[in-house]
Amino acid sequence: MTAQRRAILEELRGTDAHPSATELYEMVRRRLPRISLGTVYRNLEIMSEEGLALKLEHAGAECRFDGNVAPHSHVRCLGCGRISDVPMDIPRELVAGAAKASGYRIAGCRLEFDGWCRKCGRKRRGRCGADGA
Amino acid sequence: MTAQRRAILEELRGTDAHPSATELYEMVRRRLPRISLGTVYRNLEIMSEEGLALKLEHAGAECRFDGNVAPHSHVRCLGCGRISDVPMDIPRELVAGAAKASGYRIAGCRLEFDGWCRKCGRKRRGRCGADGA
DNA sequence: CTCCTATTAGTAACCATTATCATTATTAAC
DNA sequence: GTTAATAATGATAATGGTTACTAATAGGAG
Ligand SMILES: [Mn+2]
Ligand SMILES: [Mn+2]
Ligand SMILES: [Zn+2]
Ligand SMILES: [Zn+2]
Repeated sequence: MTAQRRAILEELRGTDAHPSATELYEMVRRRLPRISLGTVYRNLEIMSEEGLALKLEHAGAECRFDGNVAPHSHVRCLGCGRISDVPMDIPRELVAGAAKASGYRIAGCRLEFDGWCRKCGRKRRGRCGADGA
Repeated sequence: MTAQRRAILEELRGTDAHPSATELYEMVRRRLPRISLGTVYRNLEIMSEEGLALKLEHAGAECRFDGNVAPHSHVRCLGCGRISDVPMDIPRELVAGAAKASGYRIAGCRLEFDGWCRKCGRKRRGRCGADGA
């Protein structure tokens, strides 16, 4: 394992912010100023194949990465873009229902939420007062 | 409503293949050979804002569009990339659970499945015989 | 018809991600 | 430790889906 890969993994494990490749690049650059963005992408790809990291291909946005490889879902804030964990199991019968309804053999599934984080929700209520303070 | 927009919407409503912008462009081009790809993108964007079409920003792939605006989920075949409908409701208590677990006010959610369509599943079983003929 | 505004076709720009490749680091063998 | 084989790196170019720009066109109100 190279110094670059180790640094990327350590930075990834040291945050719960689900950074993008570019953000991780900036983080690692503080330690290894000569690392290149391509190296970050390459190693994130390798580590997500090896199960050391999770590649979050959340719909309609750049990829983000997660050092927490336990299965869990995510919410994205519609205000600030932050992605937070949703520690929640997807009911088995939901997957079974999808298999039955579609005729596919289901191999995996993702549950993605959009919403408003506490900070953005507060700002929003303050601004329009429309949704039951 | 321009001829271009009408043609795009009609083509979209005439298929359940969830075409990409480029695929739709090829379809519409048979009727309006001088239409441009930019026009297709622009009108799909407008129509999805107006609720006439659905923009599917499926994780890690190009956008696809859906003329069926009723809420439903999708499966993507890991073999051929086809996207099929999964007529299924997302249980309310799942959303409530996510709100509680994350602290976000949930505004929407997507359930995406990956799997093997009947055709690709058959080919796959034929090739390796590993998963219960 | 004439003016006005919206829309179009064509093309350039954008930006996240991948590919390429000469150089450099790591590993294994001696 | 030296050497040879192999793998990874940094720098940069290429890719591909999407958006932005702009001059030309279409079409509706008066
Ligand atoms: Mn996470
Ligand atoms: Mn559909
Ligand atoms: Zn927020
Ligand atoms: Zn298939």
